[in-house]
Amino acid sequence: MTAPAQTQRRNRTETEARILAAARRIIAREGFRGLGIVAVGTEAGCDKKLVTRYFGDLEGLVTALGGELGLWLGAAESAAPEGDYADRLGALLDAYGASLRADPVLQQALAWELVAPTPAMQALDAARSRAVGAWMAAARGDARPPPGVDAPAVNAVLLAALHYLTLREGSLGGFAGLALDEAGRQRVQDALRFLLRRAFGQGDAP
Amino acid sequence: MTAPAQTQRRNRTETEARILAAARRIIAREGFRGLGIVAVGTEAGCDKKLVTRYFGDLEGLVTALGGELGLWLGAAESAAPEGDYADRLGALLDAYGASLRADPVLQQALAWELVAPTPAMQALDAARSRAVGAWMAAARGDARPPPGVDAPAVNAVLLAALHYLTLREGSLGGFAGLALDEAGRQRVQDALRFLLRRAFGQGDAP
DNA sequence: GACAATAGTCCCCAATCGGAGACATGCGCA
DNA sequence: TGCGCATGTCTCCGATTGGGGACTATTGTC
Repeated sequence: MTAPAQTQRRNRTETEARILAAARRIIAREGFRGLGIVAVGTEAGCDKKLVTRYFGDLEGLVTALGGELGLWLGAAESAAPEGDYADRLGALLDAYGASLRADPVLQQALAWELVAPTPAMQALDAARSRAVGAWMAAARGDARPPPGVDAPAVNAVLLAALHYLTLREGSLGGFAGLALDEAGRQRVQDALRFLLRRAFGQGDAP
Repeated sequence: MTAPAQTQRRNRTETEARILAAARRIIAREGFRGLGIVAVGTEAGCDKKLVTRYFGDLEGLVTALGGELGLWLGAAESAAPEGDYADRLGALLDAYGASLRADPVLQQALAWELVAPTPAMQALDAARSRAVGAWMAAARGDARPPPGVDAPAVNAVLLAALHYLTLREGSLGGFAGLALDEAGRQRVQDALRFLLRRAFGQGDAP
């Protein structure tokens, strides 16, 4: 006679947390491609039925994950704003890059958004976008870019580069002939600083 | 009595071409996520057995596709190099961005590389990387960046931004609060030009 | 202490996927 | 012209997926 396969302690909130943690673990390990109802249930150590019962759908699971994923911006308590506009933006880019590089789930989300921009991923991106915008505004403080420069566009370009190079580092390990190891990352960081100072520095018009 | 379901004309090379074309069509329409043996066979109008027989595997199919995908660099016959280093790089970025935006298959490949860097995708990226490098060298001609500037790193940053923003345009339609419509793209292009001139322009040290 | 709600488990289902065996038949070459 | 190889088709298979129905039993409430 088969042992009755002892059932889990009954605690819905804890089970939901276990499921979300399992999903995050899978995403960090295999990316969103490996995220499935069955896989999450197995990883969480519970029946897959519970995944669909509590979150309805993979979309629902991702949406629920979005709330937790918003936590990463808590690490955004960067240093107090100092220096001119370029300095502050530079410090912001450094801090943002570090927190981005430290969070594989976030990286996978950024990459997956490009491949499968489902409503859930769109919402996730919108929330993050708002958070980053507020963060930038706070870090900028009262410093203003010099007139005649399209600061939003320039900032978008530099942020885009940071995103893409970080994703390349985690996947192909390099870009455009530049190996993204320790030294390469340093060169990129210096290049970003350099471009910021050239774009916004006071050496504008002597 | 069932009609004997007339069979295709027997021509292996043509069939292989049909399969590759079908794969490209699927990638352009649904991305690499929709690329499967069954889907390719159906789209090509032949039995899926032929896909595996001729290309062995999805990896093999992608590898074979890589040869065809290398064709896009044929459009790289940009204008003759004129002006200083910044001008030439600017023209190069414009041409590259235009051909990138015009090729949905290439965009999907760039996005998928970040998510699934399989050997086939790595090889595809390496080939493209070499091609772009040669292209840049040719476009640069005899112009040299001013000393003291890490030109490879700066170029990698600007290229990365161009890649990422193009991918965002095709997926989420915007980035960092910047809508990537006609006007947004123009602002990005101007920002890239602006950064190039600030980084490499002769207005270095007056 | 009885009872209802519900957390958890088990099992079945249809669909789809990649893969391969078996077979027919058209094409190229002698 | 005839023959053999290879091209194309049909069919079956095992695995996996998302989904849901049926059932058990625990928990907390009155």
